[in-house]
Amino acid sequence: MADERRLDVLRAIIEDYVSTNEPVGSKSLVERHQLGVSPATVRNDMAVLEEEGFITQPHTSAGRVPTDKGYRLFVDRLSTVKPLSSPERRAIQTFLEGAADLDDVVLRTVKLLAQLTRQVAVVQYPSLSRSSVRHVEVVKLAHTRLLLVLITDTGRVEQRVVELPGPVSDAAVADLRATLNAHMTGRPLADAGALILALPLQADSAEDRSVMTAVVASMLETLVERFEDRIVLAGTANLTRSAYDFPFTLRPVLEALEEQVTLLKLFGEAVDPSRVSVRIGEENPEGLTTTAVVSTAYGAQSRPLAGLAVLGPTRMDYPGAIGAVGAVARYVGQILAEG
Amino acid sequence: MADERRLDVLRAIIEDYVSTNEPVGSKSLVERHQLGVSPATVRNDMAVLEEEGFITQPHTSAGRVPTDKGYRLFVDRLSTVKPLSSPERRAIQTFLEGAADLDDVVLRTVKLLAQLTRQVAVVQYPSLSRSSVRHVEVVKLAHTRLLLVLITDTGRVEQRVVELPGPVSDAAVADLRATLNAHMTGRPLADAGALILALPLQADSAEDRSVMTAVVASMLETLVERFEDRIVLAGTANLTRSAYDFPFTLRPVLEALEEQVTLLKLFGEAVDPSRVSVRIGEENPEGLTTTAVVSTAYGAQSRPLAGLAVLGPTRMDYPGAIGAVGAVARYVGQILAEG
DNA sequence: ATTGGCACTCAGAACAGGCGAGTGCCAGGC
DNA sequence: GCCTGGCACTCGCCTGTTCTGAGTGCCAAT
Repeated sequence: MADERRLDVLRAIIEDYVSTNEPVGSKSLVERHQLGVSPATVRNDMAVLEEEGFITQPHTSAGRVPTDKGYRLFVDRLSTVKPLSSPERRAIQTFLEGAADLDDVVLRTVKLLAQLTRQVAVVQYPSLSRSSVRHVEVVKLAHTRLLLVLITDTGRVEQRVVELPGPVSDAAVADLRATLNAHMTGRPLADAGALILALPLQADSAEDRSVMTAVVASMLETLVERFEDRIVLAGTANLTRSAYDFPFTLRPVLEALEEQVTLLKLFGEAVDPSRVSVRIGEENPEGLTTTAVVSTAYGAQSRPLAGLAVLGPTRMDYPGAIGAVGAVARYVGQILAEG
Repeated sequence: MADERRLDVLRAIIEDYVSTNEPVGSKSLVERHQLGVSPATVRNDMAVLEEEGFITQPHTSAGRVPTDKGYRLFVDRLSTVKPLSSPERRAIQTFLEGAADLDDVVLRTVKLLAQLTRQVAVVQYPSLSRSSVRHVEVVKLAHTRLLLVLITDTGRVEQRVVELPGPVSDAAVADLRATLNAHMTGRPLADAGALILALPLQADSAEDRSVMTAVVASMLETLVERFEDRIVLAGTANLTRSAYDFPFTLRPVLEALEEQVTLLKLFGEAVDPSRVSVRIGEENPEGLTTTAVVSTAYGAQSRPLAGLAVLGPTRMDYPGAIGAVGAVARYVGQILAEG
């Protein structure tokens, strides 16, 4: 009973603090919310909440501020996802449907997300290793130079020029193309390396064959690991909003955002499109410990394609961000499934 | 004579201000530089320089700060390019030579530039319209779907999937491929649109032909205008260094940096690899009026490929930045010419 | 368990004084 | 005619002081 109210108090504190960015005191809390009790009672509850580590005082005789632990509890148990308004939903849909190709879809998605949440948005390209092959093309550019083009079922097209150790015949190239398509179409890219090594290639000579297989295999591997990590950002200017306590907090964040490796970690565990994951403060990797990250995966539940996230200060509108991230992920998944 | 010294004073003021970020007064100026005159004399010179608009006082009884006009004069007439140290040169060379392909070259270049200058670096991909065709490949993915791959002499590979209004025969595709390569190899991309419309295409029917030509032409145009503007950024975290007068100046800059259109304007006039252009303060497009941009083109003088720039506060080490931009542009041009 | 009352704390605003870096001007010297 | 030392003046900023008010913890009463 009283326990119940204490949680109401925490929720109220978080809501107020998120919207005002100022420590919230017992009096103003009672004024702004219908708690049905006096400030003194709230003070008692606050003392307990502080005792338990959910809120803290910046200095004696100031209001209370939520801790990371407080936000955690709020997200896990006190908040309900805030669904988008129907104009918002319509705007998303028409905006995303106007996209011309995959690059455009990703670009629009990230901008949209940044605008909806007024935070930094991060979107990962559909992972190659989780896609399958739609078509492979091999083109001979010169005696010892091949171009390999790979088209995935998610619409991603990747290519790479390979320098061969020795010349290769037209026939061998044609054979390679035919064999690759015959055996790999529809297969997941993750298996590409293994698959390609087992291919029944014909060639004029053993040398030809071994050379080509090895080159192509290593090349595919490269493709996979290299393009696994394409990531697009938007809304970095939003960082300047919520951060008055400046350079110290902004600097490492900007640095982290330029570091692809760090960004990739954001998506580490978000592999289930039906769940939105929230990481708060210290739960994040180095450099992002003052921020909160709301992330999820997009794509079919059975086959998630990649991650998508929103990043902002821990003082963040979690219900709104979770709603936006979830909705956008759904729409993108849908669009990509159609294309 | 005295005129000469007045310019020395301006140079000294700029050097001091750039390194300390504090208004510089007559006394400390004389102490730090061998001007051979007394503070009083310097004060007189300062009064004249202020009269002429090259420096200004933040408030009465403070030191002087250079104006945009002052920096302009400094860059045009008072500074000599600061060449890179030979370890720096070696580092650049080995770093850039390690690049695997074009993407890697561009990525390394932009990071390098950001690190050398400790500012924000911006690098534009080799412009498609200024490149020529090395090879064209046409692949039939489905009855009404073609993949067109374009390889330029700068190593850029671009592709696009085209949805056709009607089915097309294998023979027509083969013909298209052959004809395209026969007529376009070696030609500049800028002419692609016109050229392609004049191609002697054979086709089973007039419909086939008109459909294919139109689609491919519009597609190529799209390629050109769409990929003209690929731009890569690095070093945004450096913005937090020089900016203590925060959100107001940082905000618009971050916004401008996300706006591709604005960024492209930076390279508008920089088409001569042998000259480094400097734009200061108000000379820049909207949103960047508090910054300075040092830019140049890279590629052969006869055939510039694209632009490359460094962006920072007007209070910037111009000689250093100009040196770095020039040197990096030279090395990149070289690397790309070889590859 | 809740509440009103009360004494206490402390950050931040408002004000005052002093310091010192910097200026402009002027009269004298090379 | 240009440079210089001297001098009076300005004014931002640092420091110390005071004051105010939002907020707290505790306690006795309901």
